[in-house]
Amino acid sequence: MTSRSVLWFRRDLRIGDHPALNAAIEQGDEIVPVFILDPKLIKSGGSKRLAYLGQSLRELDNSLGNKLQVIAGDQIEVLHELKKKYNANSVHISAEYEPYGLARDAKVEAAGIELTRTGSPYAVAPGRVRKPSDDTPYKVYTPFYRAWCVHGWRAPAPTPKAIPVVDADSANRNFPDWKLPEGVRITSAGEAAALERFKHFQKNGLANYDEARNLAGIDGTSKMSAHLKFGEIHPRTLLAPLGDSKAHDVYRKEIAWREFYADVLFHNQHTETDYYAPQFAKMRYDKPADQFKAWCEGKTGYPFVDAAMRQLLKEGWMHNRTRMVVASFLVKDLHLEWQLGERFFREHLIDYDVASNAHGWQWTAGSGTDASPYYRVFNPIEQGKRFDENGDYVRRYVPELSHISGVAVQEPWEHPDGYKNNYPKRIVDHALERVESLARLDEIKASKPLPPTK
DNA sequence: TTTTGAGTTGTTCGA
DNA sequence: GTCGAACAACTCAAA
Repeated sequence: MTSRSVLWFRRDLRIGDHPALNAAIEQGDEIVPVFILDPKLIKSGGSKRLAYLGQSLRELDNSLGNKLQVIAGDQIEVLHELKKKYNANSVHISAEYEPYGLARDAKVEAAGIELTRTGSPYAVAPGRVRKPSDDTPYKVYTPFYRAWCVHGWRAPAPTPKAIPVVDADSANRNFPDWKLPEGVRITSAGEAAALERFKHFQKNGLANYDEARNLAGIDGTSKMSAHLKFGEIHPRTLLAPLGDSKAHDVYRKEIAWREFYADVLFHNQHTETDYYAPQFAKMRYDKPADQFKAWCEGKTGYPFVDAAMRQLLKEGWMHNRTRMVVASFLVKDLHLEWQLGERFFREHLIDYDVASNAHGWQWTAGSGTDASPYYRVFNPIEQGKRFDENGDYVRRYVPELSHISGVAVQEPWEHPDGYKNNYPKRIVDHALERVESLARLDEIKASKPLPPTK
């Protein structure tokens, strides 16, 4: 009798370097590959991200000889039915560690479906890297990075020579038809696109990555974030070709940030929505109103901020440098809570990752893992002059300013024709709001609880 | 236990 | 316009 194993795809939509797929092939004569359209995932996914996922599923389906089963419904029911229908004796997965994935997999197991975990979306699984002195997790990035490097990771897993896949009923091939909103253009999804882009980056971007990655107007980043989010490529594959040069080390460090934030969230599950540093919950914040709306629409009157927000709306992606700038603006110029921005990013980013998004926001808000002794307040004008020094980024996304050449585009208020196309006036005065933000920080410092007495 | 060194991404001021 | 120092002095990691 043919033995079969189910491979439940989630955030691992690839066939290369896929230990769980290899384990499923090893255990069964045939595999039953399935992606379950979880109503909660669909509800929380923004339209750009869902459109990307739809394409990614079709690419994966191609790699599996058009036999991927795509089924809408409750995971427990779907898996029970598949196991019964195909007489499958195992369900294979890549492990997950964030709040939703952990709870979902626990629920499935509690319902009597045993899950075989092989591999994870990380080079080093969350929880593995700990301080040797007391076995507790790291709270500062750099020591984590050193220990993470010492821990090390496996070489990429071999791509299977052949994947024996069971035939799927057409009734179980419900590929959704998620449409992109009008005027939005997103990058290509899928494993082949991921590998191709990484090859392009290795050839054209990696050697200058340490400098180029910060410049918003050029294609200086690897653009692997969406591919990593859906597991179209594994971080091991990105780490494998890296050497010891400065640029290579900086790229390795970016991959390690993703792993650090996954580790921090794994150990502090509540920080998806709550303050990592609890005293920041006591800070005075303003209520979202017109200024928040202006931020969302890219109409703050600060060109570098507005360009970034419009890039997000148009492409479902934002340059890393400007993610920090717009986050700092929301929290420190508009005095709004980071969760508002976090939710907006969640809605619009294709590459949305719960750990990186929540902790990226908390880092900028000051409530996260930033180890700096200062309270950083980004100056949106200076950041624009430094990281978009010829103004290309601003002009690309803010057509009202396209008539201003060079770096002058960062300060339309200094230009005689700065507002001729109705570019909005600045909604706040950065210098004043910086002082206000520091004053609010002082308030929570003063209210810090006294250390316990003996 | 105590001490020492160090920390992604910054800004502003004044020479 | 450029560059180095000051900012304000915290918290974590490791010796």
